[in-house]
Formats: sequence, structure tokens, C-alpha cells
Amino acid sequence: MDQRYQAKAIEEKWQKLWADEQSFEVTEDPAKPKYYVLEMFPYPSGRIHMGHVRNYSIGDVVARYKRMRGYNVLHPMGWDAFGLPAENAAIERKVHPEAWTQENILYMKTQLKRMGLSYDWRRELATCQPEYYRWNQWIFLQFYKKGLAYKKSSFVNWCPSCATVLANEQVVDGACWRCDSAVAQKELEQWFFRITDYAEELLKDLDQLTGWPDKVLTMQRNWIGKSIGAEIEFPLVGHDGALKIFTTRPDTIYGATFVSLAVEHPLALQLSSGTAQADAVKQFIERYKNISTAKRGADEGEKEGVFTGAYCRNPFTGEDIPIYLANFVLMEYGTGAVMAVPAHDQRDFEFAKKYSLPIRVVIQPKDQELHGDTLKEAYVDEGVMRDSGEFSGTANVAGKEKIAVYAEAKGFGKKAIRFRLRDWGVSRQRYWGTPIPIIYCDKCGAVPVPENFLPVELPKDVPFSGKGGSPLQESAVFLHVDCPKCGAQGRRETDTMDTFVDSSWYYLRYASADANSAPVDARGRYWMAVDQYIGGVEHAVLHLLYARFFTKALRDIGLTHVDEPFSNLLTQGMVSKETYKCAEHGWLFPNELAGGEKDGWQCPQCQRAVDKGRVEKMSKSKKNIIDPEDLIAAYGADTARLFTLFAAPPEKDLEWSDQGVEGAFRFLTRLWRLVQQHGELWTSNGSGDGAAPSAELRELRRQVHRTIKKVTDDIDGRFHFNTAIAAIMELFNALSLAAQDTTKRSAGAAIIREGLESIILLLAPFVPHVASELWEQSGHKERLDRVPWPSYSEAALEEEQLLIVVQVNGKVRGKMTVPADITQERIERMAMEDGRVMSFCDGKKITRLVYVPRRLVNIVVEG
RNA sequence: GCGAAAGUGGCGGAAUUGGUAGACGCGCAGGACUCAGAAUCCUGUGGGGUAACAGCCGUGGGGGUUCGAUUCCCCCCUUUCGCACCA
Repeated sequence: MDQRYQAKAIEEKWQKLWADEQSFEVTEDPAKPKYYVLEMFPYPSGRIHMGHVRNYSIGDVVARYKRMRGYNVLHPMGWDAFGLPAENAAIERKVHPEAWTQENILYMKTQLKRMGLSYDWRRELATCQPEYYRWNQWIFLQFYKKGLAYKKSSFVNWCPSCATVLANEQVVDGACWRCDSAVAQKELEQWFFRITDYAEELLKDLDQLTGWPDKVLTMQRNWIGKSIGAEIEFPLVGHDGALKIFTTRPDTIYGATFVSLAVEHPLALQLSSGTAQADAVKQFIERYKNISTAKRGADEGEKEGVFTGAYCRNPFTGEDIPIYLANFVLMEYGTGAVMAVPAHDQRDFEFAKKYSLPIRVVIQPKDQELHGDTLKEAYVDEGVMRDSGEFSGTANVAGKEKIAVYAEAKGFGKKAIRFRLRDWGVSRQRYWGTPIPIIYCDKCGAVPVPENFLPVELPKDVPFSGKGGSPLQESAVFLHVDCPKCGAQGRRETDTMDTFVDSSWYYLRYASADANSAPVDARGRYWMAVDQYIGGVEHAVLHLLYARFFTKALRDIGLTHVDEPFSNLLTQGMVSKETYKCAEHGWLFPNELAGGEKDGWQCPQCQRAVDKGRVEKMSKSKKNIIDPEDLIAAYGADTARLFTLFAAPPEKDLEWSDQGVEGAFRFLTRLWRLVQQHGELWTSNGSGDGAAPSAELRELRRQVHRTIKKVTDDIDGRFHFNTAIAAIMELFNALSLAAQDTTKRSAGAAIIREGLESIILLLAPFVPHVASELWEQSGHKERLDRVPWPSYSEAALEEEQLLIVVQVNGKVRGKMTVPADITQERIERMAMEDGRVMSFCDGKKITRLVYVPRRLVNIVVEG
């Protein structure tokens, strides 16, 4: 037996065995409870990083633990393989996106395998495979049939110099990332998914996601942004028709002294034409039309507007009030028109001040009298309605409802609910994505590709120049196609789908990854929903919201029976590490520093003292990354996993420490050695020298069972792997001491063996390779993967003695060890008789005695 | 600006329901082994204080509730994250 811990050899041995024996491949088994654990699949960028190591280590602990607890565990892995970087690689390095992606997947897969993750690799999928994305297209067609997919005109970022559409992340400070020219807004017809149809359900069902972090629920709630209010029509003066506005404050309508329209409002030009304001309005629109709404919000603060020259009538006061254009009104929300109540809305207040518009107070707070001309800021809190006709005197909260009901009765308004959530624009003018299965025909319009023609595959003959619109427009093979309806010459849609579409249903696909007549078959019913989903918090809104929407929409098509895809969600923290920065030369790698720990580090270029220690999220640019591959080569996967899991609880940020890694490695080495050194424990089947175990040994046995209980509770209830590992280390230290003592070693052989076996089993989910090896070496024929999780015995937990803390006025003044079956009276008497305790009570009156069973006595004295 | 989370030794962190603050790991110090080093093992390690003990101080700061507060409440400070004209 090798005395040294050889991580590499051990890990290779077990990884090969697991692969050869398909240890983690699962099929549906109605006799067993199922458990579906899923980590967010990676983008195949080329190499795995520490964030992946952390994410997948956490998931693997859960998977292996649940397996040991008797669950039928589905634990799959795949690739979020479409996306922009592949296309950039094509432009910059002349590699085809597909080749680039395939190569990355292959490399990263061997990296993941080296971590010993217990995946069912048969279910592996890559979203760029036609067998996968054909179902994106199929789903698109189902959505189209149901009206959930539709086309409308919308704006994209456009670089006039590169003549190409830019993704949001390619726009840096309003300029093109490559050529730095100013980005314009260009209007295009694009495809949308009607996620807003599900807004109400997406909001309501958040309540049933009790296994999600509150933070994520709140973010989703805010994103959906439900507002309850009213829609009211303001008749135009001198024109037909009316302006429809949405407000959450109908109670303030008597204070509406003007109306503000979005710059893009369709009536803007029409209303001003023929008035003296026509030119001013044109200029104003011209000025804002190329600035995206996001950009307008960025220089928040300055309210700008222009009078349209037109008026509308406030239907409640009967007054004619002016109509303005305002830069802060959003066309995409509500109706693109708002009634402005300067006294009770801060934005309207600022606008009114700037353009000298009347400010009329109509909500009166309890404790003060407000006047429009002395108001310093808008009053937005509750109060009583005043100067509001027949509604004066009504509490404003009740007034909201009354105004809306009144307007509805009179036929110029109604109660209304609005969401901040917008429909999901899925069109991308890119190559490396799922082609949208639509054909345009001059006669028939937009015609869906018949399902039996799917997949619409990406053509290979596409040049990647980084110029022009969608690269698919360059492919003659792809573009020209006959209309499926009338047979005339048609033209394919050249937009591809947002990659968020791919990741919105992949968890369903894993359940039946080889199904070829539907995205998911009956096996989905067995496996869904995902019991535990694990990933970064950066996906708290978009990915998780889109996936929830897909689940509901697919449920309505009959593809799944669940309302929500992920029952429990764990958002892991990021991995960070200290950085070194030179004031002049920027970030530095630790190994390029000059100087030393003692005299301080210096910049290799300018010899200036380096600013050390700020802990930042690991990133290439900050030069503080650790490559998992180097780590595994140096210490092995088990050490990498152990440290990652030990250094912090999963939901918190993890600060990387090279010395901490050493510590984890040291622990495994010590465990290895202890098992090697006591081979006799495994061969002899004696339970010691036959004498009854000493009190110390009995306590050691209790610790074994206490540890099993603690580790079980820590993993199962709260995923606190760090404290679970700490408890195992503690037990190890105790066993290690006992094993060094010859008397204890012989008398307590059975207990030490039970302890070591427990440690190996408890460590199995964390460090599966070394645990498997030690299990085998300690004489067990059965594979560790098939051994159940250890159970503890309540009887073995029973304490013989208790440690009781004695306090005087809440301060610890003594401790006593007492038999567990002692009475309260006796404990209290002993506490009072304790010498040190007595000295604190000396001459003082005891007013009270607090006894916490099995824990402490607090003597309360006076004076 | 609004909202949320967090702040504990030299460092990462623990204390799960209000009951011994600092588990476990790192670092550091002393010792053993060694010609020496590395590795390993043992002991110690919140601060101050003492010959040693004791008492004393201590969970960002200030107040409160309680027999007892890292934990609950109020105010303030700092950091991180999210949202940021959504009418």
C-alpha cells in the first residue's frame, strides 16, 4: 500500500471506473423517489473557470448526497453553445463558429470530467446542435400558432460605420465597441414573445417559490412591476378623438394641469402641425430620436420638454390644459401619455417649475396646509382629497377607486393594470443562433415553415466580416426558398433567436434527451420539476424569468405538467481573490511583483510601491485568476473541491486563498496517512481488548454519532458544507489523537474504526475519489457509490454528563460537569456552593434563579 | 435617490430557536524530529493585565428590551449588490 497520497493516480482510477461502469446514468424508476439536481449549464468559452468549479462542486455534493440517501438522482450537464463570442472568433481568427464551439466543448468536457462530477453524460446536449435547436423552432411555431410569437417594429443599436447591428454589450458608453463611432437607433421589424400574457401568473406564482432566495423573488417582482390604476381619456380640443393616459393616481386628477407625451408618441407631430410650435416640436423630436430610452435615463435629472401648441380637456375639471412633449415619458410603458399633476408627482413638479405651469394641490395631509406656489417638492404621501369637486373630503386611497369607477360609468375611462414587464424581443441579427422558422412570400406574407421541414439548419457558406446586417443574408442557399403555401419564390427570415430561448427549456430536454418526436416526452412527467437549481445570481431576472415563462407556456401546450420549473434555487456567491495594483501600470500578477512581503511589494516597471490586497471578483483583466486546471494538476480535484466547499457557505462570496488550498490538501494527506497507518483496524475484527470502553472512549463514540447528525443536518437542511466539513475535521482530530495512544487504540479499535468509516462516508459527497479509494482500502468490497449514507443512533447520542454553565447576573462565573440524570434542585444547589460563584454572590441578595435545562444556571443578585 | 444584504481575532469564517463568542481552517510563536532545511508531529494563540491566577474589556458606533443580546427593537456609520424618471 502506498503511504503517500497520490491524488492524480487515485482520481484517474475512479474516473475511469465511473465512466466504464456508467455509474451515474439513471432511468426512471417509479419505485424510488426522484431527485433532479441541476447546475446552470456553461457557455463553452474555452476553459472552465473557478466560478464553474464552485457551481459544479456544490451541485455534485447535492447529487452524491441524495444518491446515498436512496434517491433516483438526475444530474445532467450540457452546453449553452450559441452566442456572440463564437461569431467574434470567426471574424477575428477565421475559425468557423461551429468548429470553435465544438473544440471548446471537447476541451471543457475533459476538464469537467477531471473534477469527478457525477453526471449522466448520456444526456449531454449542446444548444447549437440541429437536434436541439429544431425544438426551439418547433416551440416558436407553436407560440406563433397561439399568438405568443408575433412581429412588430422595434429599435436596435446600429453602428453606421460598421453598418451592423450591435448587441447591448457591444455598446460601450453609447459608442461602438470596435470602431468607437456613435451608436444610432434603427427601427426594424422584429419577433417578440408575448411574455406579458403571463405577467399576472409569473407574479402570483412567486408566492409558491418558497425555496427561492427572497432577494431573487424581490428582483423578479420589481421587474414584472405591476401597477394598479386607471386609464382615462382626455378629449382633444379642436381635433377628433382623445388622449388616453394611464395613471396610478386617479385620486389626483383634479390637480392635472397639463399632459405629457413621449417623444415617439404618434400624435406628437399631428397635434403641433399648423401651430406656432410645429418647428419647435420637430426639432425636439429630432434631438431625441436617436437616443435610446436607456441612454436618456442615464443623464437623469434634467427635465426637458416642448409645448405642442395643442390642448386637451381634463374630463373632471372641464378645463383645457396644454399638451407637452417630455423627455422622460416612455412610449413603451402605459399609453405613452401621462396626466401631469405637479403638486403630487416629483417629475411633474420639476417640469412645471421649469416651464411655469400651474401647480394645484388636491391632496391635503393631516398636519399641514399645502399651497401650490410655496411647495418645495411634490407631496406624494396620503391625505384627503380637496378642490376635487364632489370627491373633496374623500380619503385619497379610497378616491383612487371612486374616480376610476366614475370615469367608467361616464364612459371615458376604466380601472386598469399595467406591468413594467415588456414583451420579450427574440430577434437577433446574428449568425450563431437558432434560425427563426419563417418564410416571407410576396403573396402570402409571413409563412411558418411546416413542422416536417424542421430543423431549418444554419448554412455553412457564410462569410464573417463583422459588416452588414445578419450574416445569414449573405447565404444564397439559405435565403432563397419556395413559399410553403403557394410555391412562389420566397425568402427566409434571416434573424436568429436570442440565446435565452435555448436556456429557457433545456432542463426539460434533459429528462428525455433522445426523444425525437417531441422536445420532451412522457419521461418529463417523472423527472420534472427540477428539485434543486444552482447557479449565479446574475441570472436572477432574465434567464429565470424566461424559463418560468416557457414552463407555463409549454404547460399550456401540454408539454409539461408543472407550473414552475425550479422548486428550489441556490444562488452561489462569486469567487474573489486579492489583487495587486500599481498606480501607474495597473493590475499586476502576483508572480511579477518585485520586492517582498516584508519590505513591501513593488511594481516591476516603476519600482513604486504596489497597492495590495483589495479583494475583487476573479477576472483576467484584474490578473487575479487561478486556473482550475493548474490547481487540479498541483493538488487534485478532491483538494480543489474540498477547499471550494470549505472556505465559505455556497451563497456567500468565496475569497480564494492559496494557503487555504494547502490546508485542504494537508487534511486529505493526514486522513490518507491515518488510514494507511492503521491497517490492523480493518483486518482484525476484534472490538478491542474486551474490557468495557472507558469514559473517554464512550465520549469518542458519541462524537462519531454527533458528527453524523451534524453533517447530515448541515447538508440536507441548509447546504452549509463549510460547517459540515469543519465537523468532520474535528472528529478526525479526535480520532487521530486516540489512534496515537496505544492503550486507546487497542481498547477502542471498534470505535476508532466506526469513526474512520463514518468519516469516509461523510466525506464521499465532497471528495469522492479519495473517499472511494480509502473505502476500498479499508477492506470493503462494496463500492462506495452504492453504500448508503450513515445513520446515527439516538441512543449513542445520549450524554452521560452535562456541562452546566453558572452565571451571576449573566456573566459566566463557573462551569460544572454533572451526571445527565441530575435533578434541577441539585444543580441549583451545586451552583450556589461553587466557591467562585459564592464570592460573586457574597453579601448580596439573590433575587432570582434562572435555569435553562441541560445548559446553564443564572443567579441574579442585587446590589 | 430607493430597496436589500452584510460588518465578529492578524485572515477566511463558526455560533441553526435569545443561553459558555471565536468551532474548523489559515497565519503566527515555541518545542520535537533533522547536520541543516523542507515535510511532519506536539503545544499555545481575541485584547489588555498578571510571576501565575483573578477580576477587566471585547461581535462597526450609540441607545433600548431582557436574568442574559453576535442574535430582537430604534438611530447612525461603512461596504457590497440590485433598481434607478415605469406616471
